Amino acid sequence: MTHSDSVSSALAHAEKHCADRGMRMTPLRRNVLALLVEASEPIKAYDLLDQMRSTDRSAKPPTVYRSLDFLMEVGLAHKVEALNAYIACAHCHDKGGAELYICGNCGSVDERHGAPEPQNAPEGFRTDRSVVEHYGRCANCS
Amino acid sequence: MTHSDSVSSALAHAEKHCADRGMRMTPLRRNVLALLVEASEPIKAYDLLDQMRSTDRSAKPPTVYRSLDFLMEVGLAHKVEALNAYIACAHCHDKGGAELYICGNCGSVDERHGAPEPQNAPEGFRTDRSVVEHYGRCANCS
DNA sequence: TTCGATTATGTGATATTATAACATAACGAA
DNA sequence: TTCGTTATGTTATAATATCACATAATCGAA
Repeated sequence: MTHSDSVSSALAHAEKHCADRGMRMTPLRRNVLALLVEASEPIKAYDLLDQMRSTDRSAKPPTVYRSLDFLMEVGLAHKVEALNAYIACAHCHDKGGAELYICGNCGSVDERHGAPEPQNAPEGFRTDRSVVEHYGRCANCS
Repeated sequence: MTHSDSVSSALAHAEKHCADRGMRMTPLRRNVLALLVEASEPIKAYDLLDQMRSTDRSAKPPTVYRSLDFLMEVGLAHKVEALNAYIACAHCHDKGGAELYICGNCGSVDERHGAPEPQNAPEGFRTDRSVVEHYGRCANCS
């Protein structure tokens, strides 16, 4: 699969994903998602903004943050909290926190799902959302 | 144990913890740690700064960030990544990522250690540091 | 089809979080 | 004491994110 194929298949998937939920996949949101998919590493909001500005001179911070918020809301993107950066969701699971393995050398992110519930949670704690990010070296960079 | 007892015992512990490592627990760092211990919730850097200013008019952002960096470096504090806030370490373990259970209602944080290695890590990935934060409702707030 | 409600985007300003750069001071070993 | 190192003071600015309000696009109901 070529690079641009993966972009268009991601966009096609997103289209359906949104339609199924009665959400609108607008050109702006498509554009942001495409940039996330093209990026091979987590990308910062203002770097996204710079890229957007090259084709859309009117792009401004709220433009990109709104699109990111939307994409995260519908599960098409994630924020990498400890990097203040964003990635396209690799699995398009609906919910259930992703577990991210982030290589500090090449920047690649391996996204896993379905981690077992933690065994040592406090009694009675009900978890709504988990942030799980592992930083280290991927197999290629070890 | 009264509140101020827990502060002084944390400070006493920190003193030894630093001394053991050849690090210096200065008045500034003691002050920041005391404020973290006193706070019953994760506290933001600029809120810490405001509190510091009430006793030290010369406090400025680098003042607080340097102290926080130091405390995190020696393992006496943690950053809550998804909140951009800081807490005193409740266990004073040397290393090994903490696992945080954060109540979105009352703000309490339950810090656990010794989570098992994840079972679904990518082949060959070597983890240096993990960020694990669970957001939800504690037993009291459910 | 037009109306009105809702959702999305445009735009300027500003809030929040964090670091850079360089000067001064305190400490600690020789 | 003196010198190298570590810590702090200080000014400025970078990086990240949101608010507030105006305009525009969309969609369903009448």
